[in-house]
Parts: sequence; C-alpha cells; structure tokens
Amino acid sequence: MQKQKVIVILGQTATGKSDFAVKVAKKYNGEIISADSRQVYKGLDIGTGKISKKEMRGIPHYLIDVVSLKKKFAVTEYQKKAISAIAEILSRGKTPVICGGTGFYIDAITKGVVFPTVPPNLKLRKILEKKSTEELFKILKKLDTRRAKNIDSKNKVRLVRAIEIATAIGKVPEIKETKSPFKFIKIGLYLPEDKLKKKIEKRVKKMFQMGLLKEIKRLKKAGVSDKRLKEFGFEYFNPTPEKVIKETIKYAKRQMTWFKRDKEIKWFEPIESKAILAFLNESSDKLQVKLK
RNA sequence: GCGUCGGUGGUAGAGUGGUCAAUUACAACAGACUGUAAAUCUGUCGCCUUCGGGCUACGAAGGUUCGAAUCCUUCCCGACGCA
Repeated sequence: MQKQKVIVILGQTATGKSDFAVKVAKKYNGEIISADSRQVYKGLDIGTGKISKKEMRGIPHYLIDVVSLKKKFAVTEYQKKAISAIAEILSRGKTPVICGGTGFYIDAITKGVVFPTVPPNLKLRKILEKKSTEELFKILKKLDTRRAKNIDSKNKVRLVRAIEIATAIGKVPEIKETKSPFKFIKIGLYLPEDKLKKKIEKRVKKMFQMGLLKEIKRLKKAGVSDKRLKEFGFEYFNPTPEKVIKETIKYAKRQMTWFKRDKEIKWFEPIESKAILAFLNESSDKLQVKLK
C-alpha cells in the first residue's frame, strides 16, 4: 500500500514557517498541525508568536490552544494528539502539514519514538530534586546500569526522570523507534545569520508593541506563578527587548543543533518558495511512481 | 599644574611576588537530547603542537629578584578631587 504523504515544515524561529505553511496548505488542500511546545497552551499568544485567526486564512490549525495553562503538557500527549490529527486529516482526503520549531515534538511523530509510559511522580521528584547530580547518578547506576551508561550524568532533569521510570517499572526501556505508516516530506526553512538576527529583532520588538507585558500581567492575574511563568520561556519572565532578542538568538542556535542531525530535511531559504513547491511536486510524483 | 585611584584575555571583572595562560560571569564556537524540550545539560574558548610540551602575554619602556600581572622608576591614557 502507498504511504500517505505528510508535509513537515520546520526551521528556526522567525524564519516565516507559519506563513509558508499556510501557503502550502492552500496549494495542496492541506490542514496544519502545529509542532510548538508552547502554542498548545491557551493564553500564551504574543510571547509564543502564535498565529492569528486572520493569518490562518481559513486553514484549520491543530494543536494550538488545546490545553489550559494549569495543566502540564508533554511530548507523549503531543505525539498522540498529532498522530490522530494526521489520521483525521487524511481521512477527509486532505494533506496534513506539520509546522513548527520544536524538534523533539517533530521527531516524536516522524520517527515514531516510543516513550516509556511512566507518569510523573511528583512526590518522588521532590525528594530527588534535593539531591546532587552525583548522588542521583549513583542511585540510577544501582537501579539500571544500562541507562546509567548512556545518560548525561550531570543533567539533573534527565537523571530524575530516569530514576522515576526505573523505580516504576524496574528499568528504563531501550529507546525504540517504530516505522511510521506515513511518508514525511521534510522542508527546512533557514535564513543567513545576519538576516535571521534582524528578523528576530523585528519580531521581538513587535511582541512588545503588541503587548507582551500586558499578556504577562493577565497571566499573573489569572493566578500563574512566577515559577510557572519561567517554565513558559524567557519571554514570560521579566522580559526586556534586549534580553529576549539575546535569548531568542541562542535558542535559534540550539534549534539548529537539533535539526542538523536529521539528514532527511531538505533546506531552502524562504524566498525560494517556487523551488520548494517544485520540490514538493516532485516528491509527490515520486510517490506516485513507486505506486505503479 | 598638583593629588588620589585605576589601566588584566571579545566584554565585565577577580588576582597584588612562585601552585597564573591567569578564579568567575557574559558573549562566541561546537555538541548532547528515552513524558519538563524556548527546557535541561556538556565541551572548547591567547598562538603553535607529534598533546609530552613549546612560545607570546595582564597600558608602554626600563629596573629589582632565582622568579613579576603582582614590587620600584619614568612615560602614556582614564576617572575623581584640589587649584
């Protein structure tokens, strides 16, 4: 059977993914699934650069505004929801277009990573978080030598989670990837460094103009704690334009470190939109040919 | 003009005779990534290197000393105070 085609549009922040995805969706009878770890939350709009209703130009967008700020969202939930969204879109004879900059989320779908199903154990976490990384590493070593070997022994967050899994089910399962029933066509949008920086500056300034500070005030009023605000990213904790620009540039670099590993991504500058559309046509043709 | 304090690596800023190529932070560069992922974490960060080490460096030039970023002299520059 032919694998059904899913278009993926990824790239660093401020490269114009959202707009481009709408364009592609228009052209290919598509619907968009966002791959952004923060845009899933209701109420984080300006700081996350969420696309507006108007900018959506009538294209349905999935996985935006799907959880309350009080709930914690995680990759696994994203994975589940995104995969069912893909199925649903395809069942209506439309093309799913995944668009976003959260590499981890994109891989969760396109690589079919199987995550351990152990839920967070807040009590245990509280205890573990008080310990030093050395202590945590020792504990993990005792519980699961295999995972201890490949874990980052200085990364507390990872150590805590690994111990959490190991205490629940004995050992951390080896990482597994399952073959996806879909064919993903990955398009990466990139900009030369100086252009990217300029776009980031522009974008951040616009954020402040649009009322980022007001948005934060509103969140605080709604009972969001400082700690939680920090979790929502640097835009949400005592931001100044300079600080946000600086942090965004660093973040963009981290994104690229992630994307670089994926050799399936075909990279384009956003201005090459014709070339991209041609590439998409070609990719879908190839699929058709394989069919015969 | 006199006096005081200061001039340290891309920046800020420690160090005040040896363990100093120089704490640390930031920036920069590279990287990791098993339910927090705009998160979390790692490495490199004067030049050269056969990775043992070699060379040049703490405003400039001299000097003291076995040894100086650190002490002395002069000069240059900056801040402040007095004229």
